[in-house]
Amino acid sequence: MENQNLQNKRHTLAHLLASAVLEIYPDTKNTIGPAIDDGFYYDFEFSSPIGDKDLAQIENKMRKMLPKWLEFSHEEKTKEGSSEYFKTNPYKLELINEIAEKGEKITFYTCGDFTDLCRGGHSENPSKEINTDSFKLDRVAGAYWRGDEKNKMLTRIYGLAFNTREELDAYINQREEARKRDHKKIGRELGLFTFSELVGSGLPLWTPKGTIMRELLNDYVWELRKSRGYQKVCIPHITKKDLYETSGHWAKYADDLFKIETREGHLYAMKPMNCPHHTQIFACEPRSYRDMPQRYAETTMVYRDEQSGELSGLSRVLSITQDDAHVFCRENQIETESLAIWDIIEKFYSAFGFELQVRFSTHDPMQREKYLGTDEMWTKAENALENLMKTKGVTWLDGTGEAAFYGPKIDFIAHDSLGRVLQVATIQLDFNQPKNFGLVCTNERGEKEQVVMIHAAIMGSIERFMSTMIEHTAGNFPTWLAPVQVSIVPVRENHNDKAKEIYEALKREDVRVELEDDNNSLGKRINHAKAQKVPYVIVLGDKELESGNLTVESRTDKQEINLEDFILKLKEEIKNKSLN
RNA sequence: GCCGUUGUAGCUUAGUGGUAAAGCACCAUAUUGGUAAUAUGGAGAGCGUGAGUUCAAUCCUCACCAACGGCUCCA
Repeated sequence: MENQNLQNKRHTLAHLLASAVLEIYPDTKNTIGPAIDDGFYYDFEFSSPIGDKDLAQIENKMRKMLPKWLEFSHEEKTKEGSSEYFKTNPYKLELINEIAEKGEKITFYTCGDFTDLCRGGHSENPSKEINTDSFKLDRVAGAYWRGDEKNKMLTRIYGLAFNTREELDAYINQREEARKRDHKKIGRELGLFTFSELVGSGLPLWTPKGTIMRELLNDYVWELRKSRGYQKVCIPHITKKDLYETSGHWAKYADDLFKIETREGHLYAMKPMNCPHHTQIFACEPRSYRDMPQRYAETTMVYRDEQSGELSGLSRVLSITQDDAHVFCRENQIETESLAIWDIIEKFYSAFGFELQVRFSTHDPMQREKYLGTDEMWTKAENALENLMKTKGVTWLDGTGEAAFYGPKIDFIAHDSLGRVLQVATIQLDFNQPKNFGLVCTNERGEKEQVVMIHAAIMGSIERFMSTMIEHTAGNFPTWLAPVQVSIVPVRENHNDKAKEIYEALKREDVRVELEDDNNSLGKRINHAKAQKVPYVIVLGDKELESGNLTVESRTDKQEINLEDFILKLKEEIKNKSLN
């Protein structure tokens, strides 16, 4: 109930915001304004644009008005009465009509001098309950009326609101802290990837260090897949448009494809996904039920012409490296194969201490035209996935309308440092593409039997996985993944030879090691290694030469250990993919 | 794509209508240092790009590009 109380305050503040805005800008049309997780917002149509610098004035107005907000009164109105009240506000009129059509009550709430069409849920006495310094207008953003991009774009004002000033400050601080973990910042500091304005936005370029990590991650996924009977395949990055006409992608995503016209005038496209290509490998020879399932894996880049405003660091790019796999199987193999994929996902993410949420992404029956195939297919596929989740005993988030156009999905959700939702791993069940491509196997009775496709990605995309993993670890990668695993810092120049010896010894063991033997001071070189988040720093001086042991500093402790033991320990840690 | 904010050396930032300042990083010299950064010196940007206004623009105007926060989208 405490929480409800806070939600009421936030909702009340949305009203207060609208009231202040209307007072300062009388020709503004106010629309809707709910409470949200960290505060509230309200959407307006302004007669002339406003920006962040106008927020202070509005906020001051709100503070000035608040003491006069003693209590809310409410009143039920007729459709005619309420329409009359909002006759110059088309947004409110639209809402009123809808409420009336549904036969629900139309209620108006008033506090201070401000009356709004509203369902209720406010503070009893705003002036007493809300501290003037427990809220803050945060930023101006655009938002389409009713979330539909065909509608007019309104101006949304976001506010932060908590019970106390302290909680508000704590939240703002925490947000600042989260920004320090931003993968774009850490990626630059650790030298993992870069962007070039000449190459273009959404097209990350991977440095040697970043590339090491990409390959290690991919090797790990492959290791898990290989033991479960997957085979690698390889396809070109372009195709004739015919492939996508057959798969159904052309009809749905033609605008989002990078297209290429040949000198002879034929139309090709960069591949935006791999499934259609993979179907053609499956289809290249007749398949017996004895050969099923066929499991194809390929890590490869796909290219999507996303809208520029959607791009964001590594989490949303134009060139996406998918760790893709397609299992072609019979219906009675769906469960076993899907559970095997789920297994891989659990194993893989446990190497990072990740907790993923499960989302059941189903089709939206209200928008049937967005999806291929028959209702029977969808019911069958969705039931199969639901049973899978029940078998696993997980709770899932509702993802109605989040299905792919060819089938439902189980999506695995991570969050970025600011709490934004990112889909990473996915298991998708597809009856439609096998049908469109006529994919069959010959069954026990000699009949052609349509096969099923399971689409599976473990990281989803290496770019997106890296973004969330970097933010999760703040760049403190586990030893097996760290681009530099050990840094050796000789104390003085006359320790360089011995340092070099150890460096070579570690190199021979395939340890990724660096020697910090430049002309900088000892403190500076150690600092440099630590700033690069190297898991182990070896400091080598007279003390170590005498004792024959190494001083090894990890991120959390310091120990004396001899070289052989250290190598054993490292290898063990790398082999087990230990978290540290 | 739409709304808002931002764009000064590799990075982080200062600054002004009269052609730019600092720290870190880099290079050189000295220093051989036992753990949050040795000292001195040097080089490095014409201020995102283009056009316009002006005697004069990095600072004003417009367009474009890019980044960030939202909205929409995400096979």
